[in-house]
Amino acid sequence: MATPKTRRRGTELAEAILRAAADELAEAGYPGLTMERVAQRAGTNKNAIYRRWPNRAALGVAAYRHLAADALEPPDTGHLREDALALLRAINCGQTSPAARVLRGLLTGVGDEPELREQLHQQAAEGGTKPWLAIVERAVARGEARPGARHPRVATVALVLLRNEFLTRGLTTVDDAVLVEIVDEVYLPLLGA
Amino acid sequence: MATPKTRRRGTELAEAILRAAADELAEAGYPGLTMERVAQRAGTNKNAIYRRWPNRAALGVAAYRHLAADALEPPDTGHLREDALALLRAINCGQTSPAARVLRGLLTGVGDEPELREQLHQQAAEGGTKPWLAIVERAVARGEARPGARHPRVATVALVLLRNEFLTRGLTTVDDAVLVEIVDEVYLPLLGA
DNA sequence: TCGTTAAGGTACGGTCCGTACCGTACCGTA
DNA sequence: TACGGTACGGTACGGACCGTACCTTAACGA
Repeated sequence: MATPKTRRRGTELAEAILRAAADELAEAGYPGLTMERVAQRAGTNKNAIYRRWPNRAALGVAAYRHLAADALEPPDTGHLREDALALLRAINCGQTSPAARVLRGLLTGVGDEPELREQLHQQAAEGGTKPWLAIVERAVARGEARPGARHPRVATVALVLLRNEFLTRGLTTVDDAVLVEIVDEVYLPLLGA
Repeated sequence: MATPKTRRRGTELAEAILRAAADELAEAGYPGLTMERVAQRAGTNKNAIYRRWPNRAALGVAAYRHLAADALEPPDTGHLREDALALLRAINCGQTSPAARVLRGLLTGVGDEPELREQLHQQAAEGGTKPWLAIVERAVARGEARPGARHPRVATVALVLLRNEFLTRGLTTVDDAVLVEIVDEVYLPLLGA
């Protein structure tokens, strides 16, 4: 990838840059995302990057979109407790794990640019809430959860607690006992109330 | 403060540096915390800083301790709902507000140094959980909350939800309706279950 | 009084962001 | 096939900042 035979242009080059940036994000996090390294990895130079994104933060957000593109498939075990645990474990152990560190870095890196921040927030919210709403919907249908549990802020409480664990402790993986505690002490009592 | 008459030494100088760093943190956040600016503001130079703290992150954490030193006084209105709302509003509007942005910046800035991270986590946890445990304790005594609500992870759910709002949206102030929603949709149902 | 300690001053290497400039390959069009 | 515009590659640079080195100078203690 370092020295392509033919000179790439337009979309092809843009996607090569994004892929390189996403890889760098996954490896070194946002603080380690260097324009020169991305350019080198993509087999191009900084010019090609700055013609497409105004600064490092914008590139980071765009690359994060590539990194966290795969939405979680909501599990369906027939029990709310198992569904919730499965979702948490997927977020915890799965490939989404490095995304937490990246997200943490980006949240500070974007500074006070509202556009980028909005993109990030949508990315983090949209990709996160949907599967939770799905499992809660089924739980309500089974009579396992009260109808009010379909409120997004209620349905995603477990996700927020786990994310808080990521953000404040700075770990890339949380102990499984914490996940169980979140579900048994908070999530199930809240939804069943 | 820029050019003191007599040359300060030891503790006096150290505290001047910490105060300057805390001020810079409050004004420009962690990304804007520059060693040269801190030195200039404290009326000294970078040498005096690097003799006391090994790097910028360590100085940032130490200064944050100065910034967020004042713990919240738990309110006592006689009703759990009002107590919780008062706490949230104090965190939201009060002087603790810039601390959220600073904390967000520090959480990335400390990188992978476990010592600093532990200090930060203690600072954020200790200062935050105590008042919540206090108001929940009284609510349980009044029969407003179930005994299991005294679990720290349960008692601080509202705080975590608000912090999540700070961290992901990047705002320094959250709309009051969000606070009410957190309390009415999540916190009260959870504690009363 | 004098030596030790810690302060101030300054300069430097290194890294990285963002910009500028210029030569050059690709592409559509005639 | 010739041509001209557009976009890419290479490189160099200014500026900001971190962290370090070295020297001078003031404060303190014996």
